[in-house]
Amino acid sequence: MSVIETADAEGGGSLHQRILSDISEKILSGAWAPGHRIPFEHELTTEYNCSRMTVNKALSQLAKAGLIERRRRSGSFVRRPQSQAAVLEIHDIRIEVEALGLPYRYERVARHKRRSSAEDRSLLELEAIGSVLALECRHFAGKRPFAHEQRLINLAAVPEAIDEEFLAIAPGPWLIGRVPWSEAEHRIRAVAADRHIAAALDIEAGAPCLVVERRTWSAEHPITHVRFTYAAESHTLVARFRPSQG
Amino acid sequence: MSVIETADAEGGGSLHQRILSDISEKILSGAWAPGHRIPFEHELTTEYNCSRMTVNKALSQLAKAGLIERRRRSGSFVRRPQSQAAVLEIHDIRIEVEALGLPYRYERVARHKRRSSAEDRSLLELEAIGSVLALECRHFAGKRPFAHEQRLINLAAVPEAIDEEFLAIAPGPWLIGRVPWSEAEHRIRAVAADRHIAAALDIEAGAPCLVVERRTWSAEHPITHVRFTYAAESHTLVARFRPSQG
DNA sequence: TGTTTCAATATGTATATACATAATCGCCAC
DNA sequence: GTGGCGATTATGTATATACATATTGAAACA
Repeated sequence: MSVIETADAEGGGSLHQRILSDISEKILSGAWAPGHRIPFEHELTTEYNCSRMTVNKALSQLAKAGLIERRRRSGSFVRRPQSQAAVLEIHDIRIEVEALGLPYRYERVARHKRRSSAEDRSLLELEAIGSVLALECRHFAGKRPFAHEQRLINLAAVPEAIDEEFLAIAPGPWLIGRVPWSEAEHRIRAVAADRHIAAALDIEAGAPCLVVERRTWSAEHPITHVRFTYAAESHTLVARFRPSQG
Repeated sequence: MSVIETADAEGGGSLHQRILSDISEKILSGAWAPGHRIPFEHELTTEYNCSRMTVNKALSQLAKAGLIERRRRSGSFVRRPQSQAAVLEIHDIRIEVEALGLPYRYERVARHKRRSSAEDRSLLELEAIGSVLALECRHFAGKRPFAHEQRLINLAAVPEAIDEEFLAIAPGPWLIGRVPWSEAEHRIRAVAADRHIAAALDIEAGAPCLVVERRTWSAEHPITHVRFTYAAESHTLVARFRPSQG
């Protein structure tokens, strides 16, 4: 196979990108099954008429993406797919509502500063007692409540939050960009609406709801814990998986 | 700052790895805020006493990971975190059950081969009418039903599935490794258990359940559609986000 | 026959160099 | 001023080269 014949692959113009997408195409289409030894670097060097560094750049990226495994002296081999990992995109609620073509409205229900309770510290995974800001908000899609938000902000980590009333801006967009965050953990589960949630979302008590909880850290410091509750009909999380992608 | 002083970073031995983790540490700790211009390649070159290629390798990876943005003639800048993307790990159910320390048991409830109905084709996103294998299974954790599985397998893509009874092995593990898959889409939502699901999971009708649906393609061909239903108490999905990681 | 040693091999990392490309700055003419 | 133009600059890509490192296979040896 010559360079010209593979020039229709969608790699981003540069040669190592094309080598990368050529090979990943072969793997993902099944032409090269798991365990198959892909050509040596020096073979690809002659196939693509380029230097070994260029081939190496492509193969190193494939290895980092987990599509192939490289063994010294033996060559590079197609790995079998193992973990069903998917990229879950969790957007700002305003974006999600507007994607539905509905007008978005935000409402702050409550805002309290308090010394962290035992439950607060457990939710934030906070060691020491300190001040937290507790917020309760609602997000509307058209006239209907779309999501209910319960949030704790660690004031030791984000002291400037105390000056914000969160009447006009939701805490999510306020925090993003203002606080660098290095780690987040999401928990997703189904619950039955309790009376408080049912009233806030205008649904029956006991109705199924999707709960997304997110904990965020920045350099080991807990920043915020937020619980979004969606009525069952109103929301579906979508996660896509596409291996490699260079 | 000299090379020696930064040698305590945890980068994987090689120099470009250390440069990469040094810089990402600065960004994630907040020392370099979003918008900050990180040193030019030639500056890092003298700081680490290495060639520009080595620095470039590190910076290119940071750019691909989305931590920095590179602009010709201007330099490289710390990007502000934007999409709250998270890596959602969806494991085999056996693994999840065993992680709970409970004995795992699998049960095939039903298996039918049929010509695809309109609903089947919609679920599989199948164009043409063809044969599908419809499976219904239960996964147990100890004595309690843990998850209910409804699966369609596109027999045009996986003809050998017709020879498998799926009495001893669950369709998930059977498919993995046998069929190369290039793309998957997950949908996660909360529903109320209907009578059928309630009976299968031994819960009350109307109780909240977490539903995870997965559609899988291999090189444009639909492979399978599966719907897992979990009783609300029994399951929480966990997704972690950690930017970069080299 | 079993073990040690050594050379061959493929990948891993780094260098110096070269040229392409895009964006910006400043100069100059108008 | 201001509009265009070329020089400058930082990144983007590729090359040839070099040496390190892990692993395998075969030769040499006990």
